[in-house]
Amino acid sequence: MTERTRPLGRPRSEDARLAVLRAVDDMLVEEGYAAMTMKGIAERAGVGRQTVYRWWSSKAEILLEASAADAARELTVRSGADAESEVTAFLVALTTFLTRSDAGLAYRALLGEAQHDRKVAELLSGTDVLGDAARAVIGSARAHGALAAEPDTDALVAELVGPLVYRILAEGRTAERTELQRMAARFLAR
Amino acid sequence: MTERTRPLGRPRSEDARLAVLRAVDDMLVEEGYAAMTMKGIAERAGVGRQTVYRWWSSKAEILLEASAADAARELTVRSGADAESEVTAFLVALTTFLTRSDAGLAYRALLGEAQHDRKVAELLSGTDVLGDAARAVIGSARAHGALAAEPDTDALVAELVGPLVYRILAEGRTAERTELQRMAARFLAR
Amino acid sequence: MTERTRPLGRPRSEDARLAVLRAVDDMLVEEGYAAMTMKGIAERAGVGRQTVYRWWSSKAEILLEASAADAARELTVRSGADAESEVTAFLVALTTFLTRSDAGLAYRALLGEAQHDRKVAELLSGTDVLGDAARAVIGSARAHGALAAEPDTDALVAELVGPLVYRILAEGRTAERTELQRMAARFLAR
Amino acid sequence: MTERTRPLGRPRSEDARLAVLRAVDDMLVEEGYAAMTMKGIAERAGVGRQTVYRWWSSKAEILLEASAADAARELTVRSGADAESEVTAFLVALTTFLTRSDAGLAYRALLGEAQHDRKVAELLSGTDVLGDAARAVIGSARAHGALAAEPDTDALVAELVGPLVYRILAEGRTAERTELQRMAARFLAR
DNA sequence: GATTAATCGAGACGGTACGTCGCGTCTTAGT
DNA sequence: ACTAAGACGCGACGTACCGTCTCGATTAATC
Repeated sequence: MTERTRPLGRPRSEDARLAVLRAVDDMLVEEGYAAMTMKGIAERAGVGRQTVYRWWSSKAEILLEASAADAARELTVRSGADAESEVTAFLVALTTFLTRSDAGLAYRALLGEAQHDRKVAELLSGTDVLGDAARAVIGSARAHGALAAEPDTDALVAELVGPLVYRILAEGRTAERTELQRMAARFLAR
Repeated sequence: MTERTRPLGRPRSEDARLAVLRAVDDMLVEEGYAAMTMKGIAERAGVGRQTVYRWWSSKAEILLEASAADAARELTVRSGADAESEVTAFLVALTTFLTRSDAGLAYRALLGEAQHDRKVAELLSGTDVLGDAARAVIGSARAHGALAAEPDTDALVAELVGPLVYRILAEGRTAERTELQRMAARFLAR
Repeated sequence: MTERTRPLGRPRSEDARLAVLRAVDDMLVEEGYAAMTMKGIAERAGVGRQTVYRWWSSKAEILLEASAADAARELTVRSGADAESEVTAFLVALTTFLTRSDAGLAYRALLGEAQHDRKVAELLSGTDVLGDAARAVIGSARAHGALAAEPDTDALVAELVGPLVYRILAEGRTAERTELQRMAARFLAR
Repeated sequence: MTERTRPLGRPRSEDARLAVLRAVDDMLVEEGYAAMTMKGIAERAGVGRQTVYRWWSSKAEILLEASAADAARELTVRSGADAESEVTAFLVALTTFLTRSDAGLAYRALLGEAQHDRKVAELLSGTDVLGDAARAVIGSARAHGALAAEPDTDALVAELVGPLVYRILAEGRTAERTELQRMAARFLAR
């Protein structure tokens, strides 16, 4: 009988876990990533600091857990009539995500932190929300008969997502719907 | 007599300024952006802390001044025989810059910080090293007769630079020369 | 049948009790009173923390229980030929107790804690190891015909014990045997 | 020219020093030694924590500095008509000091802490308020022609001070004036 | 034999002080 | 007016211990 026995001692409090995730979510929007501190999170969540440190090693880790599911959901696009409308819908969703969504704010903060913190970079390398969403759209486009010429999906992901991400994250600009439509058309025209 | 008279008192010490810039350069490589502190910079430079605060308001500002010139130089590409070789050379330079250069490390740190720090974002919006370099290459390509179909230079910049930047910064990968060549070819094939 | 019935439920574990007392004894010597913590005691004794808190309310209480018997034993003096040799023997025992014995170390720690902790002061007021031992010696001296002039035993206790205790606890000095002999002689010369 | 030059940098703030000493004085009386924390002291004094740690290494050290002068003053006895009245006055002062004075409260806390903290013990060994005061009284008694028989001043100090200190600190009792008079008489009767 | 009740070890819980570090400001003397 | 030095008030860091709480498991007495 390999019955998995419950670990000894008082079990982890689900209440505390949710309170922390919720606090991080709220604080990111209200105060921003830089102003968020482990101490502040614990106090806001009504939780001991040790409890936070026991289960997460950094605010980045909490933020990732708090926003990953939302991010994936917000980047999922309903299947459409044709490849171009689907790709356009994805680019619209991506723009909204990066410029208006709370989860997108978290993603930007984490991606930013990853540029000068090895730990965060490794943490992020475990998940690839943008890439996963992009791959889904590319797969759907292929099912519609598009993109037959290019077999390298990774390259396609970068070409689909890269220009828009660069525009928003590095140039600080955004994009109109018509621009996104043109971008989608160009992407499929290969 | 509108000659602007020199301000009173002891003039700013060029020695101190250079010592600070040098210290920031070295510390970024040796210790990383996060471990770099204003206090540490001052001590390393053998300079009073007030002197640092008097001339720069944050480590991001110092870092920008310390690395901007290097960045521009490293991203400048010699004119080549044809558009494709020039674009390829630029992508190679960009890859080296982002993955191996000290100035590139500074750029990544600053771009990262800009994602969760409004001040840094504004600071960076004043300069656009990647964009400027890309525009130069695009102009040269046009002089070679390429890219006639697309008049929107900003869109071209994002399409040239975005995929590679995304690949390196968000996916943490790099790119081989052959891959960069294909990327250049695809970019010009419109 | 007024036989007091055993309380319901699992009875107190004698093993646990002894393990805690033993742990406190050892830790006092090895790490000192200040470094001793309730958490540490429980771990050292291999006992749950709740078990410790269930039976004792502070480390002072445990320490008192762990050392009281030893202290009384160490301060008991064999009856001797005359009053002076008995008193001297007591002063020697007291010196050894305060400067070398583990139980004496516990006594000093408790007496010290009592100076700034009301609870510990009350705890200690219940027992008077030094006083009891001194009273026994004084009684014996009286039986030998000494100290007839002074009927106030409490005053005698303080005069017998006080100077030596002060010397050791407040001045941090100790006392040679010849000094103790002189002290005993002076004490009896009244 | 051995002109002693002032140390570099901003000089120590006398305001901060006094605020800390004052805070410790007040807190000892209001909250007690055990409840006093370095954090609390800093906050009460309106001073940064680092500033406290910069100049004192423990609350015991601050307390000593804050109370030493008061203690010495309170234990100083005006010269009287004869030795007995002087010694009695000293014992009264000592009783008041140990049972009612703020400085005495500090002395008891420090002496207590010294029993289980080596650092505090060493700290206290540098000063000997009780001993110094006792020595002064004994000197004065000798000037009055008393105590000629006993040349060992240290022993006299212990015999003068020890019984009363023991009575108050270890037995938690106090002493009436008549009792102190008898004690003084006995002390001088040798 | 099953139930009940109090114990046991283990360990997570909300708190809070620890001593350190960096922040950005200030106050010196010296250039 | 500038410089280096360094103390200032402030507050977050990650750790340790506080005393309490919730687990499953154990151990007697009672039903």
